[in-house]
Amino acid sequence: MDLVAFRSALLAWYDAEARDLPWRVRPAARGAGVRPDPYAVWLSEVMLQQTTVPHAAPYWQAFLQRWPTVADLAAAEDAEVMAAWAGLGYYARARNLLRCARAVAGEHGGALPDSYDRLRALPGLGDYTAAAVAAIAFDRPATVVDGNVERVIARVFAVEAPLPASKPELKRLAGEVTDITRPGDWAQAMMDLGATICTPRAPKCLLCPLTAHCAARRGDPELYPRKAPKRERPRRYGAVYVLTRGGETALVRRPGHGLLGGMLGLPTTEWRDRAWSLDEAVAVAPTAADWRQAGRVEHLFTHFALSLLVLRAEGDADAAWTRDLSVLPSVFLKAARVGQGALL
DNA sequence: TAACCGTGGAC
DNA sequence: TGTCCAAGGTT
Repeated sequence: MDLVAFRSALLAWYDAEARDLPWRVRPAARGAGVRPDPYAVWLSEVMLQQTTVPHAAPYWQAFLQRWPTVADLAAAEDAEVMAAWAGLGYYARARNLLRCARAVAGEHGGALPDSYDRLRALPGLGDYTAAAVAAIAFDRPATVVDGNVERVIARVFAVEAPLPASKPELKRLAGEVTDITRPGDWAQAMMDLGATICTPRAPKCLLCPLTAHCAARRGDPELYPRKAPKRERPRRYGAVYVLTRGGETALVRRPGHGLLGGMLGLPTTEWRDRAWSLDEAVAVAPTAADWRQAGRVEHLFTHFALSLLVLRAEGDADAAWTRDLSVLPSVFLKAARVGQGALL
């Protein structure tokens, strides 16, 4: 491996081909001394965890507009932030985002720390995000390894060990090739390459600046990174209750941890491994009413599939009543629409 | 360590 | 319809 040629090839590609992302300071501007807002970088990195750019981008814009600084976010109400996160998924990120903002406001004078170690100690910043913020926001040397980097490195070195056991080896190799003269650009270049050229399927090797250095190209790059087989996804069953009072819908606040923790949701039964009959669901309904079956909703979570029986009734109960269903996680939004007869 | 934790788009 | 997967973190 010719490290000098490898590094200059990737950075030259990035200088020419860097994508225009809303939170990005492009390499030319960065070279001219422009520095990104660390708060904006941190927010983007958290939102992008296991989330695509098109999905995260509008949330990032909305958060920055509504809470322009860490102090603004730290002062926000929990319910407001959770509602603004609704639909983005992995809601522990939003809970940790608030915890982190309040820690920064209270213990760091309102400014994100600029070292990996202190960033890593904050809620919601793991190895990847702490390294990414250190590199991108502060241009600190750091080994930034996300799924893109793992794939690029696994291919360049034709790593035969399967993920996730190979993570330490991939990180070690990523650290060895990292260019520490332009940490922020290097991190983004590796990730951009993985996102646009060295893709999981049908990688565009003919356009890749690293082909001369890539061991996997002697065979089929798509075989890398090798992966351990996954567990199969079980199915669970529940019933949800769409109780309306005029144009309002009854919602409940979910417990502050676990699945959809801290979010508003529809009242629901336990989610078990056996289907619910209509009679069973009526028997445990949150309030006595003329419950009718409105339909069924299928939803896929990461580690199980959910089949929901949707019951609907008009009535009253002790609940949070709202007309704004955009505060709901997607699974409940789907059920609420079925319950209200908007069958689409 | 492995399980848990969302969502929507691509194929 | 099924499968994979995306700038992962926490427990």
